[in-house]
Amino acid sequence: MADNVTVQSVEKNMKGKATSFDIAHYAGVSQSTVSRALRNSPLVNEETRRRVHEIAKKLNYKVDKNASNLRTQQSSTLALLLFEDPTEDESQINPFFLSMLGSITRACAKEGYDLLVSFQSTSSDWHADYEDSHRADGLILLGYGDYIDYQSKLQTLLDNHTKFVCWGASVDDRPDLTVSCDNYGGGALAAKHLIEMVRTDCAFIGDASDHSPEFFARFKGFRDTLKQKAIEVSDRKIANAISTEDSGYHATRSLIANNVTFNALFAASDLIAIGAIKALQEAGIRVPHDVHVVGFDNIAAAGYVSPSLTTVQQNTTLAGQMLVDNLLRLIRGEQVADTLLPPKLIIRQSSR
Amino acid sequence: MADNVTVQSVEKNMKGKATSFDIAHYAGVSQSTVSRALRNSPLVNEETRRRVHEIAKKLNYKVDKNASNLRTQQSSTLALLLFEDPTEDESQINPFFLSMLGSITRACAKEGYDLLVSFQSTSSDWHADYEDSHRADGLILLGYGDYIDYQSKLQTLLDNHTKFVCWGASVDDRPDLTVSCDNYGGGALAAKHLIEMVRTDCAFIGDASDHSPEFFARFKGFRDTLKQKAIEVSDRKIANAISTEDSGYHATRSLIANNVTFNALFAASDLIAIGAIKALQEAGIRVPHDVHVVGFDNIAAAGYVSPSLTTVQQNTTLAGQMLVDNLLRLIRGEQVADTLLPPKLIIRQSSR
DNA sequence: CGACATTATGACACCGGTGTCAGACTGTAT
DNA sequence: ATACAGTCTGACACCGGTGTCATAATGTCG
Repeated sequence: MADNVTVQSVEKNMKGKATSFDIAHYAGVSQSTVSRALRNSPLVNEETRRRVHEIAKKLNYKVDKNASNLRTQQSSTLALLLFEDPTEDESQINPFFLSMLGSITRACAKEGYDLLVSFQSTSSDWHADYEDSHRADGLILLGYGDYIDYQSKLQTLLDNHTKFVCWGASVDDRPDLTVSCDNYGGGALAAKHLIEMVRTDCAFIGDASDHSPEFFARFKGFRDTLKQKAIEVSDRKIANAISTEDSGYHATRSLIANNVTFNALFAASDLIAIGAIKALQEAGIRVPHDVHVVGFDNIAAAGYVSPSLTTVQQNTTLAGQMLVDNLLRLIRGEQVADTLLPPKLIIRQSSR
Repeated sequence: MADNVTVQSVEKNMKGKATSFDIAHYAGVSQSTVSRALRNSPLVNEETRRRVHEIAKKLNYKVDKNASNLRTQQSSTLALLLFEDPTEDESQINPFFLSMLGSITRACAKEGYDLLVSFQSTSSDWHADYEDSHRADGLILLGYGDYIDYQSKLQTLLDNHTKFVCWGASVDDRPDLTVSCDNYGGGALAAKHLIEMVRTDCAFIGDASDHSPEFFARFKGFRDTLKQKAIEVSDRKIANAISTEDSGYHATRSLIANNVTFNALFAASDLIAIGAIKALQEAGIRVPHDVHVVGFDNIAAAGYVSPSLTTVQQNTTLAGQMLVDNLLRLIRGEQVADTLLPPKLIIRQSSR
């Protein structure tokens, strides 16, 4: 027995990590049995299993994920791909996405999955990379839609039968699975609130084209709700901005410079709103006295700015959970539908 | 030729992903050659390589990371383990760590490494899990030191020859590799600033015990610098807090309730400072008029609170880069030393 | 005692690459 | 023609697990 040479791993070489063969050797059973015992297969004898577990612990044994994944053809790993507005400052990440990242990480952990995080510039050929290479069982795509040339890549993913879910607006002609906040409803909440506050001479800063589906949906919900009260949002009072403080600041300044007047402002994101407030205050326009401001996202900073920012909250905890849940369902081949999460209005000082 | 059965993969089954055998089949070469060609080995003929690459692209081939990693015994992946103050609200993550997470992610991408992100409760037996299982080549440990029972686990990592770097205070009797902000120097910066502002009746909120090495170092730098001017920080003016807004709020309230007076306050973190400002303002104490406040970290919110918060900035971009760089050096077996990053004082309204 | 089910185990192929080694082929010097 | 170096390629073992199949050992029943 003792002169039996183990096949894959020599007896007591502590240089490398312990393998299941080492355990097999010490336990006096075959490697197959070790593998089964460690996964608590009912096929192995109670006593054998106990012994194997004990030795495994003693040797500090950990299953080699690469070997295991290779054999089983799955990885217990999800990949989170973050797409950022390319104009965003490199060192700063949109706090809303960071918040999502946090909740997704937690949701993954809860489900026993690892999470690979990766930033993607929208131009690179990220598509399919993670899943085809078996690094992840599925993908979570997170970003304010920079949808140029994005669609074709989603199509590639679909063609490759890659499992993935997207955060963001569900666009009709796209057959991907999405989880998103009810952006339209959120815009409506903002409008209703301003109507209640009798502030109906509204400006909008964001993106009122369908270039960015999410911002557009927020705008539509906002506009349509006002329209129900026969209030129009004049084109003059709409300024384009991407989701940065700077962009919101400059968009607002240009409105002011053009002598556009308004007594309420709806921003497509909190960062834009924060930039807008700064521009307003610099111009001597008081918030909320002269202009009520409502943002979107409820990032942490929204509660800290002065005046604190009324905003439409996206439930990131739930969102992260749903993204992960839906993706796992998709991976398991279960039926899944797009998910729409209800937004919630958080009223703070900027609108009262 | 055509009736030759390929060993691992059948000719045209599009159900699974393409393997190197598929490419070999189409290219009319052996699988070995394909493997070499794809990795641009100089051993393969120029023309052969070109053809292989072309077919690979056509088949949408991606190297199976599990197989590759298994063979080469490494993973091109780093793992980031986030340790949080256990009392922290589950849904919110300390913004400072989020910021670090962002910069680490970017640094990894730059070096061609994937990043696994994982939250750890300090009690679980995370140690060695990722690296022993070959999921990651190295670990980055990130957290305000919750150092109970932490040391023994670091020792386990060392015993297992796991490669890892820690963010945070380098403690003398710990042989691990750390990257940290010069917390002592940062505390000194805060003190010097307050001395300049002639606000030397200082309170400190944080942790003035060595339970949390980082907070303690900040406190020491602060205290020692004041002491050079023969100014003592009275024990009565020190309150304990962990790094949350709530904790800072309550610690400050208790100071006030005990009739402790001061005209300056140094908080061990921005979150604490923000909570402190809130408590001060509620008590009718004006910032900065009655009390100057200085925080630590320069989280995004620091610029948004009112008054905006003077703080000691930690350069998270550089920190992330250094953590990754040092870890990779460690993995490559190169010589690495602890790294201390210079802090920078950001003066804002809360102290002028 | 033979037929058969049940339980526990070992042998072995396999996942899809990588690295080593042997050898075929070409060209050039002897 | 022979020797030999240089270039390119294929065969094959290997990484460390997992799953299938065969089989030994034990129990049960007619």
